[in-house]
Amino acid sequence: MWHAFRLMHEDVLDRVGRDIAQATGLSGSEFGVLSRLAAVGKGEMRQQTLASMMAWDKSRLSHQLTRMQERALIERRRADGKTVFVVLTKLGREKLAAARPIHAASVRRNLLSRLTQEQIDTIVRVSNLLGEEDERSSVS
Amino acid sequence: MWHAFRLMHEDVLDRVGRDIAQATGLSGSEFGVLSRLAAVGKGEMRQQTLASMMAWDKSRLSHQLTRMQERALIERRRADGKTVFVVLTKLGREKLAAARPIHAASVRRNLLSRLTQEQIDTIVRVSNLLGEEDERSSVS
DNA sequence: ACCTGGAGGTTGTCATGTCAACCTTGGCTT
DNA sequence: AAGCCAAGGTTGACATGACAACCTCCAGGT
Repeated sequence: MWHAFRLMHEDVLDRVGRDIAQATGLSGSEFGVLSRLAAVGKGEMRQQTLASMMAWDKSRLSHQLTRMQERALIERRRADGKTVFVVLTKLGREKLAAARPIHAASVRRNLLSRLTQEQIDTIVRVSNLLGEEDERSSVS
Repeated sequence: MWHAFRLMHEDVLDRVGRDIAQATGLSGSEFGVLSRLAAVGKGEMRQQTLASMMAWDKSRLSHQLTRMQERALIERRRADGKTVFVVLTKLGREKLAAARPIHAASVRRNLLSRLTQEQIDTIVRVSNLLGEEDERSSVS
């Protein structure tokens, strides 16, 4: 069961990622970042907020943002010497807009269309369930 | 929904991976390789077979095996100049044996115990479903 | 005012993954 | 027998992710 679970996950992610990349030149991670930025009104957000939304550590986010900055998808604006705001650029918005329908189609094709509504509901419920709990107990 | 789906999978994979790594020094990938090798009687298998089981490309597998070979978890035996067999070493078996209970416990803790039996069944069914189909049509 | 701690970010390094180019060799054609 | 080709693997370069060390600067106590 574990193997199957792992495989299907990687598979789906991979396919959707490829579709987006091929069609718009965005990687899956980039899409994730952009789409969360766009989700808040002004398209701007503290780095740390973003990090916790994506459950990434700050280092990973920092590297990722550096790359995205080079590609002009986002900008960084220093607020008070400590806090940094990430801002969606024009290009970022455009790319995202272009990617969204592709993404939606790909998800539908690779995931949703193969499942019953009931199965989808279950997955959503399960995802939320597992996502909520944050505390970790180690194996001990 | 997509974000939640993605998050939950990464999360679970991550946690299980960490548990194994911490307890036995094996990475998730290594565990995967070893466990599939062990699944067949003699603990030996053509590289390509292994690759397709894991849905990895040959390059990735090759690199991975090189690393595992260095750590003495597996050996490679050249059969006919082209074909290569991967063989579980003693150490590999031991590590795997040590890891299995940890793995099982971790999966239970991080996944199974938080779900109802019904949800688990659904996931299994879904995983098999998505895993089976191999052909890809691209976005076009 | 000082000084100290920890929050917020960045950077370097190493492990892992992807991609494309490249060997080798068994099997098929002719 | 000679050639060719595709299957099976390897390799090197580059992208991505994890981890730990480090820098900066606000906040709060004294």
